[in-house]
Amino acid sequence: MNNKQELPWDNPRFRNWVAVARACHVLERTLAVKLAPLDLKPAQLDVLMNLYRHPGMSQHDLARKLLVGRSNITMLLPQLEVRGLLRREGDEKDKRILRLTLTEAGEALLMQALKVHMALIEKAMSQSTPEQCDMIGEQMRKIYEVLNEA
Amino acid sequence: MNNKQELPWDNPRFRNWVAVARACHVLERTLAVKLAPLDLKPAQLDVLMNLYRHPGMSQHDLARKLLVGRSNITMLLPQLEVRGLLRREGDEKDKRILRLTLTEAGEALLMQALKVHMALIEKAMSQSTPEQCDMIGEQMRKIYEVLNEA
DNA sequence: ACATAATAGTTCAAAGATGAACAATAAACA
DNA sequence: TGTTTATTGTTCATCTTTGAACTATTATGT
Repeated sequence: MNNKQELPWDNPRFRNWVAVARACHVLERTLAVKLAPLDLKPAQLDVLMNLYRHPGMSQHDLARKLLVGRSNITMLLPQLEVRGLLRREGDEKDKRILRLTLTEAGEALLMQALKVHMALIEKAMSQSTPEQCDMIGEQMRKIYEVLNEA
Repeated sequence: MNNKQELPWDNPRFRNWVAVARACHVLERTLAVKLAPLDLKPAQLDVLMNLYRHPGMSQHDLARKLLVGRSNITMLLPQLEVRGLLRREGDEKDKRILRLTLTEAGEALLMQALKVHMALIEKAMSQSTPEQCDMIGEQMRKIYEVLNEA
């Protein structure tokens, strides 16, 4: 058995991806702290963001967008619904589906949270040139495509 | 109140960071699936990787490296220790500290897991040129620095 | 030396995430 | 039409993660 395989740490792709993962992790962690005053967690912000961009989406679609299970959504939504941040209304044609929309209050809170999120991302990405930034986004979108279909 | 603030989605930095987060998320998810046959989870692999690179590190240092709480480490290690993958030995000079090292079995399993991890990262990053890849790593390391000290 | 601070690790209860099994509804097809 | 298959959302048991309180040990300051 050949134990002397090339060590991943000698591989630039490996080292660089580790850096990506670490940056992601620390940004997520920081975001959680900065969102605390709004009594909002990153996962909840993700929900609000998606509902803002795709009003009327179903829980199933939301789960797919967020890369989590449907049951996770079921557990997540009531907290936000009770706070009056979103509505769940049954679809007229397909009675299985619940359509989700933000309320006024939900949009207002989202706008506040987005300021926080935006400031954090600005701080993180401001060190890259616009060209570098776009290139990073482009590569990451490719990665998402490749991994999500295979 | 000015509700017409610039929307984050119009901001390249925001859109591109969202892509980073999504790529991270999907790779982590895929890794979990591919590691399942080894009965290893991503968090556990992170532990093994860090112990391999920093033998004799303390639980506190490990927690800091992994960006998790100390209690998380306390809950995580026994599973691996019982499986004979690592050792915990009290430090001679400072009796508060437990020094962590991989066993032979731990290293062996790590090597297997690294093949899986490496293959996945190759698949993801192979779409970038070496220059792009290095640039991404460089930027991400900067982000980590900026967010971890502030 | 002595009291006070800080540090390493553990415990525990609460919150979060996951996946399998389930009920209700809709779609496919004979 | 009637039967089978798929889909949507929920429930529930389980596992993971988290942070605060706690013990034991070391460092600091007077």
